[in-house]
Amino acid sequence: VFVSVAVPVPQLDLLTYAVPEGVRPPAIGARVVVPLGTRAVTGIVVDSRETAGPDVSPDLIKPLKQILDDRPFVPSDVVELAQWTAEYYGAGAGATIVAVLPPKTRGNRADAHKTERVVTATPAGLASLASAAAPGAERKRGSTANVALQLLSRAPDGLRAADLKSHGVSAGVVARLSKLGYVSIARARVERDPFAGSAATLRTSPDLKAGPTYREVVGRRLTEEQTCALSRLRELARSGRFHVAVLHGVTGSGKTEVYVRLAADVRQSGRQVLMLVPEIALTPAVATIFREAFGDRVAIQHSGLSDGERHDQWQRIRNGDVDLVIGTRSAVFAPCERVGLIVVDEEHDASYKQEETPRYHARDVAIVRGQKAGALVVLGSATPALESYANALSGKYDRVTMMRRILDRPLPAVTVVDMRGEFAAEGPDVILSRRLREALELRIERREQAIVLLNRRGFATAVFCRQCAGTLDCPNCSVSLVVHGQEASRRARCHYCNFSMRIPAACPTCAGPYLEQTGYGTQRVEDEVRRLLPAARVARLDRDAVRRKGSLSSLLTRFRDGEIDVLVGTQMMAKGHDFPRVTLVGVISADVGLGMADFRASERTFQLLTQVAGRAGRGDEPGEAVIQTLYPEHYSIQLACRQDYPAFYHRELTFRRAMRYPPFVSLVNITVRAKTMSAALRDAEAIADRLRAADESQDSYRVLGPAPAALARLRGEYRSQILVKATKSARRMACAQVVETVSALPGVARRTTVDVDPLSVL
DNA sequence: AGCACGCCGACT
DNA sequence: GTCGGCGTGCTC
Repeated sequence: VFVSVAVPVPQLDLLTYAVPEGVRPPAIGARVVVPLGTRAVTGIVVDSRETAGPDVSPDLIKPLKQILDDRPFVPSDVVELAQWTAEYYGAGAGATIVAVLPPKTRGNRADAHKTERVVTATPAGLASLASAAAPGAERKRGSTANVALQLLSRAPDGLRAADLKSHGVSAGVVARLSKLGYVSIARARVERDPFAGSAATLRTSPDLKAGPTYREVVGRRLTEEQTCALSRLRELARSGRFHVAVLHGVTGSGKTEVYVRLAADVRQSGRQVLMLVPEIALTPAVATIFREAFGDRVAIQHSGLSDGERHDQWQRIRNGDVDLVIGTRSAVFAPCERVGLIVVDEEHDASYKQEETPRYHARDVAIVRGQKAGALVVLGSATPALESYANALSGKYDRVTMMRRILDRPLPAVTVVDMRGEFAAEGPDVILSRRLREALELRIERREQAIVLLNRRGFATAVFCRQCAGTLDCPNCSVSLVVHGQEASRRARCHYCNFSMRIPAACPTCAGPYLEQTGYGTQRVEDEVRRLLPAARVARLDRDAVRRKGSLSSLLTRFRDGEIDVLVGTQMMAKGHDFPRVTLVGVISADVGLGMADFRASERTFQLLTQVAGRAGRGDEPGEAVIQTLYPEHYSIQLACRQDYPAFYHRELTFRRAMRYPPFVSLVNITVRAKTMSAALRDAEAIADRLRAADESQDSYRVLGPAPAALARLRGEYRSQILVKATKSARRMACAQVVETVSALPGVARRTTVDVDPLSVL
């Protein structure tokens, strides 16, 4: 008997092993220890059959070393789901099984977004550095390893592996040093820098008193719309068959109340509930309500848990000790065996897409899981993703709408301020318009609260030289440095590799003395609000503030308790919070993001504006929003102001159809990294040529590029890009073709990432 | 991801 | 020659 085993090695696909004579074959989903090259690893059995199959030559096959479980460790339907994920996203079984297994079995590897490897020099390492500095040891001096030790000797708290990489120290070098005992590697919860609020990473416990309690929620009578929605969803859930429903409910319409009651109903019927949220720390109210409703029959997965705690939660779920799992995207693989309902809350949120291999979208995996389990999948949002809404309109999904707020509270009144007029009247340096200033003053006077959004971190966007017109750029990445920090300690920082430097007195290029800081971010706005409203208590909520203060939850609690009057921040503030005393939302530069060439720029802007405006007027007092922009006529701004989702949907769909973008085509984005741009382009060209040749007659997909990527250099590497556009029916074939083509080019494969259904093509 | 192999420049 | 660094290929 032969078994296919998924081993936790990213690059590897399924491997075939022989079950020794007289040994009972392991169950699908069981853990087995197998030989792999010179080492032994623990893998998961995915398939079992009598013959080895033609794809592997018999003399390669080795026997299993050990069978660890006599029943499935990973439930068989989760094994199946993992295989689907690997296939769909072209990720390889190895990379995918790593995402599915609990952290302990992944070999000390927690959710990679939340922790990072921190490298510290050991005494032995420092000693070797000293001896290397002595005469006669020249050889080592310029080596990468030596550079690494030099850097580490100046960083007693250690450096992140990613930081070392940006100085040209690869993971391999670090591994070697670690083996020599010169450095130690630890996993620490350190903020990873790239990709702004999308994957907001916070380590707060979700049990703060935010939002209404369970008693309040369940004690409240549902509105007519809620009752309607609930009964429709109940009906779908009770059918015991697979359904997807888009729950389109405006901000404040009470979607959570519907989820809780629906979940309770499903639990009653003996099936389990999977509740996916974008980020638990950002939606503490939802987590609290479910915990109160389900008591100890709920498992909460959040980034504040240690590996051990996560592992315990995983075991509890696997043992069937919980009825409801609430967690972020990886919870879609929770080892439940009788799922009856999967809720994807804020389904449009970008954090459902994993931005590293396997690059899956948890909403889409959830739908497949629901299909396999015969479960109801509810996609909830005030601003559904275009793809989801299209499926709802076509009848593929059910559509359930809630267009009114609870207690018939009005949606906020929205005003647009054209900043071109404002500049003409007030000068070019104005940040807060007269309209917004007045509105803020009024809130302070009335002791109400306000939120001010600017989706851009830092103090100034760039350091600009008036003499040579150059900017201060990152030495490792093709971006300009962003100014951060308080006046005395202000530094220029790269948002991608974390490089930072003191701001020089003269231009490093032309030595000109006229360096100017241009553009502004949340830090500058915070200062400005303080200056204009001396009586107001002002705080800032963005990734930097949360990192420094160490805790998002305390900030949110203080705001909720009324200890803060004005909260300035990035899109972090826009996610599902319920702040009843907020009656004003101001948006500075609503067009941040519209300037990007990405095909989703309009959709993102519309979603962000609608969501943030929705933070206002959730209590007894009505809310208002003031949106400042340079493009007041842009449709995503106009329609967000009118909170007219259907109109936006139709408008945007027209654009997507004309430009051949999703949901009309499927995209596959291929990025190739290399030491020089010409090498990156050359390798990408090889891939593109093969792809084009493979398609010659059918015309079922188009290959665009290669071209230098929008971020042409990142962490010292050059990047080129190919975009494949496939018709819906050719998607599968095109993906397979891409995977095959890339893996046929050995050296290149390692430096290539394939992103199926990318959220962004930049 | 690891780990072995093999090439290459710098040294006794 | 020998040593260590670093790029490349392979893992059933």
